[in-house]
Amino acid sequence: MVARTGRAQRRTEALSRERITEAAVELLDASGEGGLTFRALSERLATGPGAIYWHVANKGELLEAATDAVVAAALAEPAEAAGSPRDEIRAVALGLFTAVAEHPWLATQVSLQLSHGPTKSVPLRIFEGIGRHVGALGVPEDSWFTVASALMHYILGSAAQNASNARVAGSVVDRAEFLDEVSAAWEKLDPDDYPFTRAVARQAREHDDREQFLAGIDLILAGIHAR
Amino acid sequence: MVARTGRAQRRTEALSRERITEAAVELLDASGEGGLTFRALSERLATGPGAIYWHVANKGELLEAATDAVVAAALAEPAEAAGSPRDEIRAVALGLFTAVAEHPWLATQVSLQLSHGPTKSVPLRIFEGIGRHVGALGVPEDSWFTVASALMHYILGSAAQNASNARVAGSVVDRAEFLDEVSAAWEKLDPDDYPFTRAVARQAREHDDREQFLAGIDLILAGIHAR
DNA sequence: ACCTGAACACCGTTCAAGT
DNA sequence: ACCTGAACACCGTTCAAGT
Repeated sequence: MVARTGRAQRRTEALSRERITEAAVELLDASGEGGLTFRALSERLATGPGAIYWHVANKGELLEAATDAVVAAALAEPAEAAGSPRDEIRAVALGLFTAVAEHPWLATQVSLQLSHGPTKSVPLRIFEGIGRHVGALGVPEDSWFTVASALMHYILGSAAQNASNARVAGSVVDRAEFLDEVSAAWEKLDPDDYPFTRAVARQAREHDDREQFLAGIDLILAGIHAR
Repeated sequence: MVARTGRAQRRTEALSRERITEAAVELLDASGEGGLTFRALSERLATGPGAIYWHVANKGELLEAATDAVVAAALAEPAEAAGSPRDEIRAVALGLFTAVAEHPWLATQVSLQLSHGPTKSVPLRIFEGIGRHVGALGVPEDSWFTVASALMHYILGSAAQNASNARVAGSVVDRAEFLDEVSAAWEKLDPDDYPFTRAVARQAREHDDREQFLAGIDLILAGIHAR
């Protein structure tokens, strides 16, 4: 039973950073961060583990490349008929929100890169993607940094929290059941320790993710003009 | 050279979940997530790897317990002479911000828990800690959920981004040098791809982390009253 | 009930050898 | 220049055996 069956088919194309990254994303989507190993990856690419190291320095770089590819795709919206800055920002926000819903591993990876410094390509891409439209919003220039940061952090946090819903919610029914469970769990919390969470448990049951998400964006945008 | 020197001293206290969690936090602080292994942990506790499994189910649970302990401590402020809701929120925010600065591994762990569902204790603690004061803010009840979420996500995102600064900045001089480097890196970006980031590069150099952070909180709070 | 420590399966990474 | 695949060091986890 020596598995010569291992590699599915003879490789036709040469290996490349792009092909490797693509396969890594597929593996991550299929089974999360634990599913991405050099062995699984090399089998999928019909090669040996060592070959990958010719194109990628290590696992961290691989994860970074996979994250970067997905984020770049999410931000590369058609950008058709440019709407108002507000609409543009909502579009960017929803694009990222959707990307995390489709790739739940993304949330942790972006947070990791964020905590590795503001010169990493992923945080930069996102910051620029949002900031570009903040400039057009008519905000005084010395608020640009604050506004773009607030929007970026809110978007990434909400997306992370939503990633869990996405894991469960295949259908609308599952979705409703899931919300019921969360709501019920919240209502069972200790009244002394969690009065607030209990109080909003009903809202949690009724809320629509995207609507809720966009309401937060609007809240932040409203803050700009209030000052 | 068989290392019977391994365990530093005979254990005096019995093992417990608390002692294990405490040692885990120390290891994480000293060398990040990579530094937390069952072998290193058991050596520090003067026991064998297997012993830990009597108190903790697996590594995930260990990480969860460590995160929970640190977050709980950060939220357990003296709560002396209660200030305005606004001040209370700023205090909670700064407490979390500081905790992440002191424990850079915290950012990724909280994000991980966030993406594992809204019934995990860490997200719940934070949500409640903030929400409690949102209720006192005079906001209509149907905005509570949105406002508390927006604040929580902004806080966690900012803290994550700041974790990287913390890793570098021992002294004020290091800090200034670091900001100069970031700013310089941003100014070297492609003008076509990163016009916005380049435009705020100067602001990045001059900004004060905490001030910037609190400005974002104020922005969100301002949004509430603008509606 | 709690601890010990060897053993197992698996992982990231390296590297001499091939083409 | 690029790929192969065995080998190394290390890790999470299990479990028979002890107290």
